[in-house]
Amino acid sequence: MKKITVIGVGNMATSIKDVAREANVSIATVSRVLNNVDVVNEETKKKVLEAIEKLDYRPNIIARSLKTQKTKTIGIIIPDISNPIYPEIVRGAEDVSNIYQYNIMLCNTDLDTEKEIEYLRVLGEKMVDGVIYMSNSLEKSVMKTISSSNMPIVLIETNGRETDFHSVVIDNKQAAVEVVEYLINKGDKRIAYISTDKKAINASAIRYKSYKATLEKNGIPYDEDLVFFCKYALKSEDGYEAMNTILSKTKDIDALFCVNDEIAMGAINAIRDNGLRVPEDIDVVGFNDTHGAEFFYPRLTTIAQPLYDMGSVATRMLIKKINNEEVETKVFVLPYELVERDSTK
Amino acid sequence: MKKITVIGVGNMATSIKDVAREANVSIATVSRVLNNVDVVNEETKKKVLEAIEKLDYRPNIIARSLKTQKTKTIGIIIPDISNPIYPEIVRGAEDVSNIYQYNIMLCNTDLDTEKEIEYLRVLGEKMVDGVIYMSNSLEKSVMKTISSSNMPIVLIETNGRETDFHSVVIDNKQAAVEVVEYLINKGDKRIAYISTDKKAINASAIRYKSYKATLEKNGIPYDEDLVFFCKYALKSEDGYEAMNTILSKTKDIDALFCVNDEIAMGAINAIRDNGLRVPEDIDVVGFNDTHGAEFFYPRLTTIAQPLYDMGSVATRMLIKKINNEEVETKVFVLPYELVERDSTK
DNA sequence: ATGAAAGCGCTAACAC
DNA sequence: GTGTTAGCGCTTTCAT
Repeated sequence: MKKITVIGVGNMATSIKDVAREANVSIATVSRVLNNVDVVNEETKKKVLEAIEKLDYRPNIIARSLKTQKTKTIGIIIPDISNPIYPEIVRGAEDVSNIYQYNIMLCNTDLDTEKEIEYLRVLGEKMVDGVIYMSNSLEKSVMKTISSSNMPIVLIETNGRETDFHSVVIDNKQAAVEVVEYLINKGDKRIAYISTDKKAINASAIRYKSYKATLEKNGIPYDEDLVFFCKYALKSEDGYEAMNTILSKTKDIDALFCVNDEIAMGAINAIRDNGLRVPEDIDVVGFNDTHGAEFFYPRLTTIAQPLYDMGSVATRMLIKKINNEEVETKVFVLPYELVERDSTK
Repeated sequence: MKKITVIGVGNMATSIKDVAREANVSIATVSRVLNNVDVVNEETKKKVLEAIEKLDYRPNIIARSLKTQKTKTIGIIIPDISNPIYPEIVRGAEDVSNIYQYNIMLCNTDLDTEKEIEYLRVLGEKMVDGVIYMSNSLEKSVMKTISSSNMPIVLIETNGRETDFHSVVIDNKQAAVEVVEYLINKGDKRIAYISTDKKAINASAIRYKSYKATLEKNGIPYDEDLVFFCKYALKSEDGYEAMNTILSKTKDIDALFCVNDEIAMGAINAIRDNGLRVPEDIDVVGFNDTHGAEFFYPRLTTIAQPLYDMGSVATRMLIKKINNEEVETKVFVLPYELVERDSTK
């Protein structure tokens, strides 16, 4: 006995069925013209297109996703969009996502590992096609979650013990060498350094090591009193306090290298409040060249990271991975640039 | 004749079927414990939970969405995340989304109406449960798309001719009054103004009108030479050029009110390059209190908008709408604050 | 070239 | 309290 399907007339959005009925074809045919697959008779195609137009039909991507196992969306996990280095990265990511018809799902973690894992899980449940991940360093538990999730992923400026993942970075080691030698060439010898948490295995740690090595390479003794590790190093206040601490130990300082621009700005304020001048007494170099850096007074000398490109390149890599294309380089190294402004003499 | 379903053993992620088999129950029962509906025998529940645990099962939200017509994601349409006022708003939106188990899909439009409409459509196809929309002003074509999409929506700082939509704003009119009278109280009479496109029906236009009215109310003649409308007014360069234009017409200026902080910073640089001082010669007030405003030299006097709150309040309203709860206020007005710093004397 | 029908993974109405 | 089953809107074999 044949089953009769009663076609509902609810107030739902128009579906492929409606189009099929309107065009007097089967839903399969509608699907074919929708996806431009197989050969469809020109006449039929025209009918379908007209029906689509008439009904203002738009396919339901959720339904499609369930079938195809692809959602055309990628997740992007970052510490905090209101930290000025991320918006540019995200914008780069969104722009190329857009080119390939992807949308992005934004996730702020505040560097909380639990949140990172939870987001990874949710993104998996929502079947994103891939994820871009940024954090301080890649925790073991996070790595495990990523691996078992089977999602394509690419890391941005996020280092872990192992490097099983594709990633995009800048050469932090060389950047630090360049800054320190730039300072040394100015005649600076007592070069202070303000960094983030010492234990993390991240860009900041790499710079610190490089700072130390470059000092030694140039015959300048490393002085612990000149170095301070902030717990977070996100806000200028952290830099302010850090520099005050350093200055309370010694005022014999020629230069200061900071892990980021916010820290540099705070530190410069501390230097001023201690009656010293930038750059006359102390040269200061930041990192990132975030917004603000060129508006600060004095305008900040800093390392400019290609933030937008980091986002766009990472996304291109990710989309290749999603499409099972070969991604040549495991670690994509982008160029940085030392931007000289007024905080160094 | 009974149809025998052969259970596949592909490498797909584990599904509700796998759990059902493992726990020796029907998929309906698994669904019940998953969603905590109906009454399930404690024993059975335990079995199911164990199976879920054992298989590390996570429900496929896409499948669920297809059935429930809810995706637990909301779209957020903004001009450009790399413009410093948006990250905070987005963060506010994400934080409350998160509380209610929503994720956000971020869309940058660069104020391009076509892009806005396209995003609205895609968000519809992807069945987001609602959208937060920010733009310069609400175009008719956009309004139409929103209306016909049937998606719950709330606007942030986006005014249109009609106000059919829920929105959150600050009292731009009163803010402009406050700034202008603050300046007048300092003895300033020749008060310049740099704004965005004159034709748009937006916050900026409201401030401009209010600026003009307040001047007149206080018996100060409005002088066209003191006003400049930027095409975009996004970057400090725009402010730099705008101020140069004004200064080329007259140098008899006591104060300057700018549509945003970036413009103010650029304008201040132009003032300096014209041999004048801020605030000694010209008082300058910005708008938004974006990052950088307090780092600029001189530190900027400006109107602080509660950006984070705008995002979070809008999202709360949106989620209420999604849940068909009554949303008392159509237009939610948030408080602003005049922050006095060093760019005014 | 086109249609019928299975099925993606889930929820919910209905039956027992 | 639990199972069976229809169906969400689409893609995709398999027939014809």
